[in-house]
Amino acid sequence: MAPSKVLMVAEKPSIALSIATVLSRGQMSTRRGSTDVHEFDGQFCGFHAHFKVTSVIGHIFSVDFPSPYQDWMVTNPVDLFQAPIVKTESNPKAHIRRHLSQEARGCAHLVLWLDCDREGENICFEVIECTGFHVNEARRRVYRARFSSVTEKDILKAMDNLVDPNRDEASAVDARQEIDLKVGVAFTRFQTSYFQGKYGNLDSRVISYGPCQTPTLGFCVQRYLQITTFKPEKFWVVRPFIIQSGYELQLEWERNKLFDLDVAVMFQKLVMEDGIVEVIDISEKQECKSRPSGLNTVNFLKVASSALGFGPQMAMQLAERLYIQGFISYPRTESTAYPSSFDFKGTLGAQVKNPMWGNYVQQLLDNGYLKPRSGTDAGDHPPITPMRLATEDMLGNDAWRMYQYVCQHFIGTVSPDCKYVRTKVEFSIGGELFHCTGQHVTVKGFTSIMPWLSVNEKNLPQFTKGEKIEVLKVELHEGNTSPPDYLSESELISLMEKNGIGTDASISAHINNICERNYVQVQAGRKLVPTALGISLIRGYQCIDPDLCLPDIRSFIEQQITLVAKGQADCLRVVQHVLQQFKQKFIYFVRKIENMDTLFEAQFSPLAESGRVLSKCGKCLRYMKYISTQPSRLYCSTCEEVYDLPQKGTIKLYKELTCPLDNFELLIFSMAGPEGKSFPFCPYCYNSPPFEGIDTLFSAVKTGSSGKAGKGAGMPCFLCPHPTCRHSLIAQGVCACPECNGTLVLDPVSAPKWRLYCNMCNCLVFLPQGAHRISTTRERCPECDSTIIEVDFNKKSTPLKDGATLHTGCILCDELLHSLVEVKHGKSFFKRMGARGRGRGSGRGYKGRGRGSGRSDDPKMSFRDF
DNA sequence: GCAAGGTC
Repeated sequence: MAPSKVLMVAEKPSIALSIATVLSRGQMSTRRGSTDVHEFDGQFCGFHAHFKVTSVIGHIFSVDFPSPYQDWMVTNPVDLFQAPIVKTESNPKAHIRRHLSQEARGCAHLVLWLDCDREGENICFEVIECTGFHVNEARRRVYRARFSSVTEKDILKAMDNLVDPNRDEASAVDARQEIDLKVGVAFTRFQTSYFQGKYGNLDSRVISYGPCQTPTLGFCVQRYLQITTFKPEKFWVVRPFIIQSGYELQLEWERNKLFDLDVAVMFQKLVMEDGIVEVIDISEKQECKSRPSGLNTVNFLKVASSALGFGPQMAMQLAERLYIQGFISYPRTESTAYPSSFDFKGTLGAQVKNPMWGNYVQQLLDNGYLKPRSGTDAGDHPPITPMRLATEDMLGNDAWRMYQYVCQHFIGTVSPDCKYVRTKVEFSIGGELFHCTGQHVTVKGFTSIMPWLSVNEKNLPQFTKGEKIEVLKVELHEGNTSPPDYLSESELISLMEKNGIGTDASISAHINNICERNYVQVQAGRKLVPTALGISLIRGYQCIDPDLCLPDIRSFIEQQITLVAKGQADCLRVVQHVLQQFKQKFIYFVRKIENMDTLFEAQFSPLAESGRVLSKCGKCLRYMKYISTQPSRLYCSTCEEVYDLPQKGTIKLYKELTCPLDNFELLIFSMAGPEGKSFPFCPYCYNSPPFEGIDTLFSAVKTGSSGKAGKGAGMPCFLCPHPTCRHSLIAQGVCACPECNGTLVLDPVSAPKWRLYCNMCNCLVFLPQGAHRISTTRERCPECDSTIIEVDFNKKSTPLKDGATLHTGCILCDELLHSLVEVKHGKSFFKRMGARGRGRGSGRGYKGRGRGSGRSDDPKMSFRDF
């Protein structure tokens, strides 16, 4: 009998790999696909079976409105509360649905290895849908593996204890998705349309609302209001001084401070008149400062912001990179407790060669390290720990500092606690009580690896009980109470965690959101200062319906969907009930919007005076206004600059890309009429052509005689040269200039015509036209060492089909100009043709050169002859 | 153009 086939699906490729490695004891074969598939034979429920382990990449689907509801103009936001919703593939290009459906064919069993939280349970059902399995089918069964860590022990235990997936928990997530979508989009569309239609200088394209982002902003504004409404009060402190063993010592008052001057003066007089200090008690206490527990995401983000100066977004990006490169463990975790099976010895052992803390680690290994303090085990991933040794050279400064902290924190968790003795000496002067304290560290413990947490040594001179000392002087210190500082990012993260706003994976996104929308600005010390827009919004909610910006709004939704998760309420009814409440709030909000508008009126100027905000200025990074009255222009009110625009057409923002030369946001111009041509351009370059030869293009565009849109010619990624960047189809279209080693970037103003220019020496390079895709290869030209690019003329097939042709060559020197790649069996190989050397430096003539220098071998393949 | 949640 043929072995039955078992399909196993994990939440991400790395977990699929771990599961397959454990279950096959490393004896599996791997097939590349949308996500890799690991195959092996083994036993399943007592039978011989063939296993396939693959994964999704997070959620397969996300919810949205069907297309008729996508149009802001035709849909009334209030109707969104009853609108249908559709699930679409989150990342259609990854083809996860197709992948799962194909892999499930012929499988008799499906085992779900998604993360064991609500989101994971929800993804289980997304997987079930894609595979065509059914939960209660007897013939093809669905199993759920429950595991709290991806360790051999847990994986094997989960395999022996397979359960059913939990529909209720999954439904709770469906409920949350629908509520978040409808509430967020309805409020956002209404606010945006209302205020953008009224004011011209709102510094954000979208005036968004969301049950996480709005309370997050609320925290920042609340602190701002505390500061602005703060009334300082004067206070007074009696400060006696004595000299003991040659040291001058200031004594602390038991009453701390008084707010009444007369009373304070009375005490000062009393103390001065007595003039003798009596030591009434000396006590010593052993104090212990505990070593940290394991590092979870929230604490990691707090340290990154407060100690390393990295914002949450940046910190997560760095952590993500360290994780992918294998330097640290998975950075998104709630847990501060380690699994019992955690390999502390191995993890420490990996650090003994580190020049900074290697010796310390060796001592820990020799003398015995401690088990970390018990933290909380959220059952997701272990705390963030170093996985392998790194040096600064391997990582670069920023990532290195991050890595360094992760290492020091981990070593700290297995180090002894810090112990110190606290001495308190109490004094009496004329019956008034004072004291002073000293600290002496006996065991440094973990503070020697985390020196910033050290206990300050404070020595006290010797005193004996009953001793009498003369008072040197008595000061009356006058102080003012001071307002709190603006909310720091780190404090905000704590508040969000405490109030259940966002998750370890999404907290950074929410903070980033309110910064990007210009509701707050990050200032020195990573303090969050709300802008006029942010303040007006929150104050507006506060006077119309404070619930809208309180953190309870999130906990209310959470509490409602928890009823669904526990099976105590019907999903549909909960969603209806919650949406009904929000709809009432929405209707009331719309009716009372004038209350919020009063605040906007005081801050912003009417549309008529100022035009409409369109795109960001590259100089001041504030929004510029589009003046639609003829001739239409862009105006930056901060820089007081006007930029001309192409006329007689529509101008829109182009994919929120910025020009690499000057940081101005790119725009797209479309000529009037249904067949109107369009082209993207940079408003700054359009007014100040950055290089020779570009005028011709502009004059053609300006007179309307050209301006062809290159269909399929996507714009390059101007944001980064990273090969996996998905900002556009030809994200890789960046190579090095051999003249000056600068970066060659696809010319933003010539998207229809493929050209590269160097933003350092301004040289211009022409590319073959009619290409479907242009990308860089890893090959370097042996002549001039510039990057070899690859030009794909095959419009239809990605990946390339057999027989399709690619053209590769160095665009800068003639050496490999006519290299050819043929695609066979999905793999490409190079076939060099006609390599005739001209030597390095011979490529210098390309600047501004266009036609005429092509080769005769194959005109289509010449990069210059077009 | 919009939310929040996974993950890359």
